[in-house]
Amino acid sequence: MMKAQSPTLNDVAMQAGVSTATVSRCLNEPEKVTAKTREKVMATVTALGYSPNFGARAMATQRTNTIGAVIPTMENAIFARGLQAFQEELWRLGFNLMVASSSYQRELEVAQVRSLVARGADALLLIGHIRDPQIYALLDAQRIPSLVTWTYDPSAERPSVGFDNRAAMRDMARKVLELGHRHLAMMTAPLARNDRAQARLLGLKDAMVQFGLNPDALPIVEYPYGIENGAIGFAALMTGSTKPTAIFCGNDVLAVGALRGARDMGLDVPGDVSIIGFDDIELSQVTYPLLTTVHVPHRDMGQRAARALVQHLNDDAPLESQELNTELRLRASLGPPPR
Amino acid sequence: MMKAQSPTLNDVAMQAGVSTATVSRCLNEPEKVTAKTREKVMATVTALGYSPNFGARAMATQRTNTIGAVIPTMENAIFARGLQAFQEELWRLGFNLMVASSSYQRELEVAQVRSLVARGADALLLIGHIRDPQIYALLDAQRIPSLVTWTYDPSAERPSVGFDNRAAMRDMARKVLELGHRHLAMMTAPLARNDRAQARLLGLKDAMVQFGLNPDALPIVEYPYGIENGAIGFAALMTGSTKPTAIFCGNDVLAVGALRGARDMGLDVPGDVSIIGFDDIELSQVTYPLLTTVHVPHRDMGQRAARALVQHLNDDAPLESQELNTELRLRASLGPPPR
DNA sequence: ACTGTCGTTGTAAGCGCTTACATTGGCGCA
DNA sequence: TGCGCCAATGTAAGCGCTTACAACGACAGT
Repeated sequence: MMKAQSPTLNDVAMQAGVSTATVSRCLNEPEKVTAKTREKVMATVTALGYSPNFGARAMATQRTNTIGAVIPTMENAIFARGLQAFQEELWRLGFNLMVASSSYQRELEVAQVRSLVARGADALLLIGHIRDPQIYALLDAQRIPSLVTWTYDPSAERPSVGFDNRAAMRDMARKVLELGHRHLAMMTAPLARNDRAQARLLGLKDAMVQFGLNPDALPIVEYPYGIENGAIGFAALMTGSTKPTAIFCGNDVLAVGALRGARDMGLDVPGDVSIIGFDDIELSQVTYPLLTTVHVPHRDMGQRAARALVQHLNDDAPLESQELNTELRLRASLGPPPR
Repeated sequence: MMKAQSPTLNDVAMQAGVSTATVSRCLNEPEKVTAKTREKVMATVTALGYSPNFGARAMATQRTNTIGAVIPTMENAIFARGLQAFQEELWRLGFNLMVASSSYQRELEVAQVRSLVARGADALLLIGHIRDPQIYALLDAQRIPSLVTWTYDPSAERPSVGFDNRAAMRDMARKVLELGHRHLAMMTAPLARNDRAQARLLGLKDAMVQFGLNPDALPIVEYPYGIENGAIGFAALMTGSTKPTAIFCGNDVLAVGALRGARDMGLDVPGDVSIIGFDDIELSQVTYPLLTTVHVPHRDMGQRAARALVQHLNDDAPLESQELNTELRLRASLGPPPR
């Protein structure tokens, strides 16, 4: 008993009494075929349960209709959300998504990019501008288009779709300073090779300068993503000699941890200390007190990135940078400094 | 000026003065080639910056080394976490991950499976057993192996790697009943076509029967994933004539919402009502009060699923079901019923 | 009636890789 | 020295699809 091979284009052609070219056209450019022939062909396609061989098609067209994304990790809700929107939009446009994760490791990102390219990704989505130059060399050599997201930087060489982390944090910091806070502190994700985190820190310092404060005096602690770490970081910041009255967190997860840290230490938020987040994940709307944070349009960003890449691939449209707006969400965790 | 085509196997072969077969062997089965030739070939590979053409390789081998996963949505942390582990393990084993999302829609899942298969997925990861039979027909016809996760059901036809949702909830419910609770209620994700949610409900009813309660009298509300919905659902359950003293939630997100709903209504947890979650996402360890919930080994599950699929593809090992253990995490949100 | 045009279909040449099979040459053994 | 064996390498036949180009036939214009 032979192993039933799945039917090929040729099988369909013979069965329908036409050439392979005609069958191919029915499938890919139906308008170029008479209605009668098309129906006949489509009928046999269904009858035989034919579905095109992926490898052969990829080889003939040099396209896979697959786009790759290398993100730090899906476990971080903000990446998951943006990626979900990205995938949904790709789907709508007839593309598939391949996902790889770099765990914030430089070498791993290189390897993942290599792998996605080797697996036939037509284009790539990347997070942030900072990475091993090998990656860009590779992409250029293979002519793989790529788009940077989660940040917007018109000065960067590569196109990006995202928001201005620095300006957003600057705006938020101004609001806090206007409330009268003068003792600030920052808890951030590890800064090395993370241009978003760096930009947010710079934004905060910008505002400090504007208000006549010395940015070099800003206490800074770095902790990886995680609620628990936020609590630890909070404790670290509050044990210094001059306690901050407002703590800026590089993301909401750290901020939620800080909120918890405050409760653990019996401190009132915002009575004793204000806490500010960044991202506006769902979580920040249910903490107690509600978290003041910067709202980032993750879904919109994912969607736009997908559209931009697909239009580039399909219509050769140039990949242009797009800036999205963030919004301050002033909630209960921010108040005037204690007197 | 010609567009520089990327070099092919043939280019490498000519340059190195060997045949294409030898080059191919250097890349795929290096031990079959003399060290001297291998070095010579590898040198030209690097010199030319050669990298194999994906389509051609896929066509020749009938493999893409890519595995697809269709999940409801990455925005749900439990799927994101399991998927992340799945991806990491696949990477370790030399495979790539394609992701599609069904948004809990039956037809969409069919389309996504079709699309992943058309895009050359060698195998598929699916969530739960319930789905359109077309999907299994398609997978069988194309001989695409698949593995069901997030549930374990030895009675199902298809192999699954996961945990017994029903037993886990039954165990939790027993604990609650032992504490003296007799007025229970359930808030669940929409039950239709969600065997995990259904199983959890059944587990709760099992325990009720065991304790002589009438399971048909159990108040049940269904709400989609979302903290906000948890608060709404909580309010709905607490406005009935006989108020429950313990509310079981189908997942932690709803439970956190319920916690918030309780605070909104000025009710004490667990003084006035106990709240129980399911999944043990990070969030549940930082709520106030800490959430009692069922811990699920999502990462372990993703990892095992990856290994099982890859071993099946590479070594033709049979796809066998694996049951993973859950654990009760009894925390502050559960207490004895109010007297 | 003849020719040119155009819309439809067929022919066949790749696309770049893997691999079964053929070939070669070096080595051990008689 | 000659033979056989085996490891190393080469030859070439696909894999299944797309698409440039050829062929064909119907139809309109003269």
